[in-house]
Amino acid sequence: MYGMKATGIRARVRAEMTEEIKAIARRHLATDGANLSLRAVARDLGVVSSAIYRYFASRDDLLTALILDAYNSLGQTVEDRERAVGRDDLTGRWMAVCDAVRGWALERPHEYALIYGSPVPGYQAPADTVAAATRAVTVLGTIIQDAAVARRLPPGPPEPVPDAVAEDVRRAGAVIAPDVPDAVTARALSAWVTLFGLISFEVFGQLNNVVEHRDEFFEHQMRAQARFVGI
Amino acid sequence: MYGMKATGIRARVRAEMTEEIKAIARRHLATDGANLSLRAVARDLGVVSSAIYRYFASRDDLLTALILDAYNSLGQTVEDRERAVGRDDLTGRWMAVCDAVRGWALERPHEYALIYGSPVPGYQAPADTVAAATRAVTVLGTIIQDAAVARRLPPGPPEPVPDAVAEDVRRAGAVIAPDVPDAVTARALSAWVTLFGLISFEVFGQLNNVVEHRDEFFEHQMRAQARFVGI
DNA sequence: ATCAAAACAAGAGCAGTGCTCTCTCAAAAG
DNA sequence: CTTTTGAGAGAGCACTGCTCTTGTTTTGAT
Repeated sequence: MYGMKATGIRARVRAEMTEEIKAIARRHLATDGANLSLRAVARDLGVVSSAIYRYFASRDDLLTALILDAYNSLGQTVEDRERAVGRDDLTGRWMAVCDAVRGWALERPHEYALIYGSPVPGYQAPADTVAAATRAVTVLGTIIQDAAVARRLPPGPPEPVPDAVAEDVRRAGAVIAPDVPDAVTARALSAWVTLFGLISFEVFGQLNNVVEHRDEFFEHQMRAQARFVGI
Repeated sequence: MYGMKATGIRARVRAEMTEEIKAIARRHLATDGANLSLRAVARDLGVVSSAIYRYFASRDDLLTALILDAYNSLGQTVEDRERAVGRDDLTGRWMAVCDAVRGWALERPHEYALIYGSPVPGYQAPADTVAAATRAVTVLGTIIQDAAVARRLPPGPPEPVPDAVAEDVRRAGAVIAPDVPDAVTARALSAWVTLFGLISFEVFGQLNNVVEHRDEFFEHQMRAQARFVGI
């Protein structure tokens, strides 16, 4: 049928409008912080405030969309940066992941705060966000899985992991890292926590007047984590 | 002089009023989250909103006072709980610190978010907060210092620490842990970051649907950190 | 081509917010 | 006893998220 479009023109301008609102909201987020004003966004867009509600049911809905985008942006960045490293360079791959996360966070501290800072009061993460949130940590999972199948994890009897912990750890690694010993998976999760703990400390100002050489400190600590995990 | 008081009665009721405002604000924080309403606090106090400004110059000032109190409350709790453990039980002391921080955070997640979550937009930490914020980590410093003077840190040549990192690490440990090798201090800082990273993940919901056995997971990871540091 | 339905934006309005200013009154200080 | 000081009340300003109504435009089927 002539003129038949997979997505009507109306749907397309709607998508563009939605994207523009999010872009302006992100800019406001970068300058004004977390207390995002819908009315200010509407003003910047040259539209009356109530018009925004055609695209987002509430301010929290807008924030949720930004959160989803942020998770995907971070995940994409991490995936890309890690893919650029030779598959055999396990430590290099881990360091690339660390660097990617930190770089992403330092470039957009407010978006980082949106996803890894205090959650907004009444906010409950919808199902789609958990998939997006998983992308980054999945990359770490493939690294330790690759290390396991290549038999490059340190030998020796693994330290014991309590049953309750082993259960959680196995579920976490079941799909992406099934050949990794529980103790190593547990350590990898610990390294993951340390990565985000350190970045949060840096972004949220907890390192002020304590650590001056941020780059070197971060690299040293994350390299130590690589050794701790065994990659 | 008869009736002379060290602090006038007027100053005392003012202090009581200030404390009551903070108490109500804390209650509101616990229920409504971070967007604290001055007017709501005033209503609960049975007073008109402008009256609050006799005690706090702005909403941010109130929040700053709550932040200071939170740091001191956490510091006090950690100090008390760690003091209750035998001096020779280094691992026990570390675990007591971890448990104290986590327990404190889980009991008042919003106050935790106030000091370790995303900072409020225009907020700059005043000098008094840094002193209060130091109390908790100082306890960890004394633990590794005690380990060092008792020669209970693992022997062997310490791993090399880059100069830039060593500079930061030495400054951090200069006063409280001067006898600890740089590599160990660096690892202790890493453990500290991991402690707060894990608690933040738990309080902020990042562990949902991932870790079910929270207590066991936390204990296992923190015990691993103790071994990592060497205590 | 016509026409009803749907989508859209505008505007007014409501309840709430942080904060300022003025006014009044009671209590402390001299 | 007078004067100064501090505290609370109240009105008001500019702002917020959100709702509802009112015209206007676009769409899709007749």
